[in-house]
Amino acid sequence: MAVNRRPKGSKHAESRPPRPKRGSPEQTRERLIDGAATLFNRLGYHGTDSNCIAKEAGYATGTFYKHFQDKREVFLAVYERWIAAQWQAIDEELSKGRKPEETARNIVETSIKFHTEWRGLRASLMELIFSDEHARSDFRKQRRRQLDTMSELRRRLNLPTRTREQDAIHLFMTERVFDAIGQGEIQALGLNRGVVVESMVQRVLKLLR
Amino acid sequence: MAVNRRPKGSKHAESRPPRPKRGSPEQTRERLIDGAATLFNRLGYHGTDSNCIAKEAGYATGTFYKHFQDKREVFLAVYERWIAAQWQAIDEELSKGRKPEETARNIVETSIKFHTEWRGLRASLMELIFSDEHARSDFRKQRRRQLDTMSELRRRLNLPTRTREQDAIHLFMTERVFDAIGQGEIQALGLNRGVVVESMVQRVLKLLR
Amino acid sequence: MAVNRRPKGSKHAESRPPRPKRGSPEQTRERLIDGAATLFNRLGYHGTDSNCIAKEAGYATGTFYKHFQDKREVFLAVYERWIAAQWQAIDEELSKGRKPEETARNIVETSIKFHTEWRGLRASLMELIFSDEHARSDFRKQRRRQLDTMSELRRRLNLPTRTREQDAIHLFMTERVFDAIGQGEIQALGLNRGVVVESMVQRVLKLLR
Amino acid sequence: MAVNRRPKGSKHAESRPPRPKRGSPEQTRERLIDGAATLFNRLGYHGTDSNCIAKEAGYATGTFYKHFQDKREVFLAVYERWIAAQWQAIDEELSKGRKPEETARNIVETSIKFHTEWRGLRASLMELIFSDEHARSDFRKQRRRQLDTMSELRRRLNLPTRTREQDAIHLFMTERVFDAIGQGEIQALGLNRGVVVESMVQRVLKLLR
DNA sequence: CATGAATGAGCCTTCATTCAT
DNA sequence: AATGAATGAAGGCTCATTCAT
Repeated sequence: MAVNRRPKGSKHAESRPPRPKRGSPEQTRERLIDGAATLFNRLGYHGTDSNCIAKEAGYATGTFYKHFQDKREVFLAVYERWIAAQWQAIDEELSKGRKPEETARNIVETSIKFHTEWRGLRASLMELIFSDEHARSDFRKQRRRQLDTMSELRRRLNLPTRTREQDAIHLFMTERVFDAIGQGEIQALGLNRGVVVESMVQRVLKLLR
Repeated sequence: MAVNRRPKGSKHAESRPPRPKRGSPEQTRERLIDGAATLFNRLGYHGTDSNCIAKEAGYATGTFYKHFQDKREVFLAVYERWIAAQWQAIDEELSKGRKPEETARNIVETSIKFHTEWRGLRASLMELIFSDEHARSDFRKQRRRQLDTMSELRRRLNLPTRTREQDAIHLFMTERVFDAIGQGEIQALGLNRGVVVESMVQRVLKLLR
Repeated sequence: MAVNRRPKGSKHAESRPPRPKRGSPEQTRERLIDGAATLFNRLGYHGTDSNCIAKEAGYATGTFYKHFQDKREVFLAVYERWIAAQWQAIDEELSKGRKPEETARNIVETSIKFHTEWRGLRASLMELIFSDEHARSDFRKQRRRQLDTMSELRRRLNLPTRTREQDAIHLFMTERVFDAIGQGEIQALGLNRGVVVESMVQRVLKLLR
Repeated sequence: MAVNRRPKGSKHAESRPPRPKRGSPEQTRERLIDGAATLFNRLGYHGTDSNCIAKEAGYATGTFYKHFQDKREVFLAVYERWIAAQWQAIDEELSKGRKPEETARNIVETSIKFHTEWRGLRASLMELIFSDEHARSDFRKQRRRQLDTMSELRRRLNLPTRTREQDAIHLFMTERVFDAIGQGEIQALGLNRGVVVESMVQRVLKLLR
């Protein structure tokens, strides 16, 4: 958005990112995803210029298109990373063997942290799913996996069975409230964040016993 | 400099919309909002071309900008209309004096209908709120009004009190599930829509007694 | 430029201009020229919206085009008015029979006033002459008349003869310096306005004896 | 969303400009300034379409905006170039060590050539200065430099001192007359160009001894 | 004569993507 | 593998002008 008008002929490198240059393709890809995540979360999907993603990651424009077919594709990659990170965090929490109450609280706080740091990604998700068929099918797949993970976790932790519908509803509900917190809606409405969080904790707790 | 202007009044009507010509500004505005709603819901906010909104409504490009400062402004107008329509529908339902169970079911079905027909609007909302300050403050205002309406309705109908936080959570939750249905997510995940709907009915029912 | 977003349906008139409505065509025309002059001088030719000219004069858009074929035409009318006003002022000054020195000073001060109040007109003139053939031929005509007036005045006042070339050069020169003052260039360059003015007075004085 | 992109590299050259393709940014910038100069001088600032500037220079639309923030910015660049070229020409003339009379004549003729070839730039200048703050401050700066240059030149050539005000007046005057010649005003008024030129030569001559 | 809603060509600008180096 | 200059379709918006009332 802000136009860069630096004198172009300066021979000296721009410093900022430590000059990757010819790393392994995987590394480059990761760095590009990092950059994309940063920008999507700051500016949203439509607010992010694909040229800037490369620059943010310390690469040139063209490099981006060597690693991703298009902008949508990085978005998907970023999304996958978010999903993975989030479930890993929850998984870890569950593995700690804390008391259910504490576990629930930690899960909620962790989720809120995720939904706050990834606000831009979250905000852009729904429109992308709506308007892009590829994104849509991709996200559906992730969602299905999410539901699978939930019932699997439950089996592993010996928790009482619930229907896939119940899980889905739980997912949608908590997700939406976490988004509201992450996007600052709760505060903007003058609501008591603690109360809302507590309510979420209770809800998660129900799943844990 | 000299602009060439072909004679516009080709005698044969251009068909499609009945060519308004010199309607009241209010009417034109409404028609533009109609057109915008149609397009936003079909294509999403970013997929909709402001020129096309005018065309969809049966007007020329410039007319659009006589009534709205920019694309965002119509979006807001469309959103306001959606909010109003939805609450009117719910209000009507509540006024019919049906049995709570039936009322709850009707409210849920109505909401789903709204969330289905206005899918594109719903899908674009979050990114707009995220990336546009004006949109954000506008939506916050609407949300506050929504909460006010809820407690007011409760008072009118002599229902037990609930905290603003509880109301907000209820709103977020139901909204998200209705979106999931409206966006086709439930079906795409192979879930049983009836079960989900029933669950929502129960939740609304809790508010009604 | 600034968009007017007042509620359009207000039945009550906008007040500002005392509601002309159905005056004589001449009056309307004059008022439109007034409005145009105001706007051109504030915003320049290209910065002035033809719709706003009508509004400024207290009329509706269409009225403007009933009195002028296009925007250029009002500009020409405004220009004619400026020329007439200026020469009338100078003529008056010359008729007062003051001492040459005083007359010269007054002429210079008057001219500066004109070039200051009509800054926008002056600023737009050259581009219009350059890019519009009609404007060009119109202005040439005025210029010729100006030169005629000069030699005529001289004859009337019994002043020594000068060639048409000398007159033209005088005209161009003084005009440019008055523009520089009117446009604020002299001040912006940190020059002493009094010194510049004095120099102009001397130059005019040479013509007067 | 999916943008259709036809294969661009038709093997047969598009003729007109020699298709730069991957030149140095400086070269591209220069070419764009060239193109802009051509168009501004042919059509004036407002008559020139920024897309056409790129095309004129042999580039695509977007290239223009990689090098200039907007149309105004190229105009400023073109103006800078004009100033530089003109003073260089004058400087050269002064360095030749010809007789003052000859030098004066050459300077005048050179100036006229410049004011003729850059008619459109000259014609657009004043309105831009009037209506655009950036342009204004930019032009003021150039003007100040011009005055500095004048006194510096004088010092170098051991010519008698003159006040900054005198220099400014000289500048405005000659400039205006050269514009009149360049814009064809002198001829259109049926004046004798030679006489006018001679008068200018005398004026310049005064500065040179 | 006056109104003001409507028109629509066209300008300015952006940005996802390509490709020669 | 990386570069970054170049591309050009497309979209947002303006404004001079028309015309039905």
